[in-house]
Amino acid sequence: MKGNTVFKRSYNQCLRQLAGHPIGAALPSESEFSQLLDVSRTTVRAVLASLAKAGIASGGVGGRVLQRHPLATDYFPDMQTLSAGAAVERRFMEWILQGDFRAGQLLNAAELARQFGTSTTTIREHLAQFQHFGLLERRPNSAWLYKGVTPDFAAEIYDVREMFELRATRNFIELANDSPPWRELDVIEAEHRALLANIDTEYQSFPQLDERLHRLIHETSGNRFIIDFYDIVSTFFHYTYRWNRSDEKQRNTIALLEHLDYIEALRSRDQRAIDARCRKHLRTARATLARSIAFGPFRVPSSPVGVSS
Amino acid sequence: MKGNTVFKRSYNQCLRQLAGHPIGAALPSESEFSQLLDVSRTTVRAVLASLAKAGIASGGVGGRVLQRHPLATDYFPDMQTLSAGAAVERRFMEWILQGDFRAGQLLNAAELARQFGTSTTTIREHLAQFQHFGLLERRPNSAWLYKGVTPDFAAEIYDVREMFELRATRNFIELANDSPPWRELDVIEAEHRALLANIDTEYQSFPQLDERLHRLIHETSGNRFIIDFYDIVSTFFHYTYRWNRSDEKQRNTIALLEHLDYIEALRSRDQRAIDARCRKHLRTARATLARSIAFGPFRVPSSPVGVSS
DNA sequence: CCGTGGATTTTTATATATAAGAGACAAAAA
DNA sequence: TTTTTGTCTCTTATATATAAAAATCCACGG
Repeated sequence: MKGNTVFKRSYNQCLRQLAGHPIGAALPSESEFSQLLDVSRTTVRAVLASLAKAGIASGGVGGRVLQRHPLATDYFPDMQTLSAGAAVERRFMEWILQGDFRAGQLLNAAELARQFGTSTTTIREHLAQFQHFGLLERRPNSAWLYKGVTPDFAAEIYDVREMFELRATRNFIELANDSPPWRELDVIEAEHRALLANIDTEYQSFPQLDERLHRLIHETSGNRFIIDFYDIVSTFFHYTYRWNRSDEKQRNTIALLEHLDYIEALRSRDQRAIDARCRKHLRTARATLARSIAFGPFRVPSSPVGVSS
Repeated sequence: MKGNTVFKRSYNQCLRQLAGHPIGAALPSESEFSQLLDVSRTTVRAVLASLAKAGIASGGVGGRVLQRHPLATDYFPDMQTLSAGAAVERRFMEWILQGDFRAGQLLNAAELARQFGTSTTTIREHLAQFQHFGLLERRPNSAWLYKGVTPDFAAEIYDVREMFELRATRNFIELANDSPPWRELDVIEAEHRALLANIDTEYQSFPQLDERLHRLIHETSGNRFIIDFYDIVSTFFHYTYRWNRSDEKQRNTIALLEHLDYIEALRSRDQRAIDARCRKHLRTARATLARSIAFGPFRVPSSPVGVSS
């Protein structure tokens, strides 16, 4: 009744660790594993027991030893390592992005539970998350209203994002050049330049860099509301990135250059320049999103599911 | 297994309606009641049946009639009209404000469920709300971290609030003088003046006026994130208002005057003046809160409950 | 004493169960 | 027809049940 996803995730993680050990090497103690995998010792013991049963590690007391290297088939499928709740969130976001729901549509928890193959408890608990995203509105004792990823949504999220990011830069430039955030900025800038040098082949790794830069800035605000909001932005973009991949290389190159300008402005500590560069970059990003929303991100609904309006 | 709080709330609401009818008057139809009370006809029917059983309305077909006026004892206690979830939220907030938790403390859902006398399902689902408030942090597969109503919390919430409110005023002053928000502002201003005239006896009704003014401004932003955030601010202040009632009359008078200045600035549509007045008012409010947090809002914990760190 | 591993107790995540409430349909009344 | 009410079905809110994971406790070997 609880799904053993923690076990499976830990097991896989453990296999990855072990792949690097030589056969016959002594394994870490249970508590060391527990720290390493960031799970309880209870789970570690379950993993080690399984490992022994699979003949990967010798079981028993006094000296656990690696017996053979893990094979690809030893791993659990990644799908099974997501908790029921996380799976609901992911599937829901995917349905949204595939256009399975229409703006204004009423969704009912019972039907979603059936369609997602989980219990209503899980649905209820995790759908609440999307309320916070501004994508759902709860009607007490009734269905949920899906508000849609509309141009309005994009405008509202970007308005707040811009306010927050500009505010965060004010804190950022107060910090000393050798403070951790500035160090991290150095690293990020270097990676930008490295990526730019290989943009033809590597352009797909831009989103991670984008996430790191903006998160760094938001986080130095030290304001939990700003940071929480960036989590929303980040998740949302993680999913929407796939919508429109036309001109991907070109768009990423432009964004990369805008980032470098933005970083340069930060270094200058000239608030006016920072505002200008930041705004410019966000305007570009906003336009890209708006374009995605305006035409094709949503496929024609394969079948109007989860409906009840 | 579901608590009939909707029924009880509707029943009470219905009694209040009926109090104004003359004996023998014909009652509205089921569907009319349904619209009036904003509940399903199913609930209305349950209420009407109860009403008949209590001898307040005649039952049966063709012409339901008021038979006697409801007495105070006919009403359900207000306490029972809160859904389990709403009750959890309220009680939790009260515990926080009474200092039953310490910042940094770990709360576990099982124990809270026992202490609040509800199921863990309800606790889990509604505690998530306070994550959004920035008061709790969820540790997957583990307890919740209570982050505390600290000076930091106050600073962060006010920073965002100021940003949002200033932004909202920019939309506000774009609207025509005869648009609904400005009409509402006229009404609110009039009520401010009325309150000011009777401040000696009526000062306790200031918080409602405060809520109306600020909500009006936030709502005209048309940005769901700004409006949602104001819900947080509003709930938080609703509870914290009770912390420190010293100088209440004086503080409310000052705030009232600040509001009038702020409204005047809005009418001038001079952004500079608006910013100044708004900031000034928020600074006062922030200082009041900071003072409450700094000393005694938290009583010495009567007993360290819900602990598990 | 320390860390290590075994066993036991609690707590969490999630499914299932069920009463209250919403909504749909049909018959009766107007 | 249009409205009102009776009946039935489906959904939501919430409690309970239970497997998985965490936390705690304990004994043992250094």
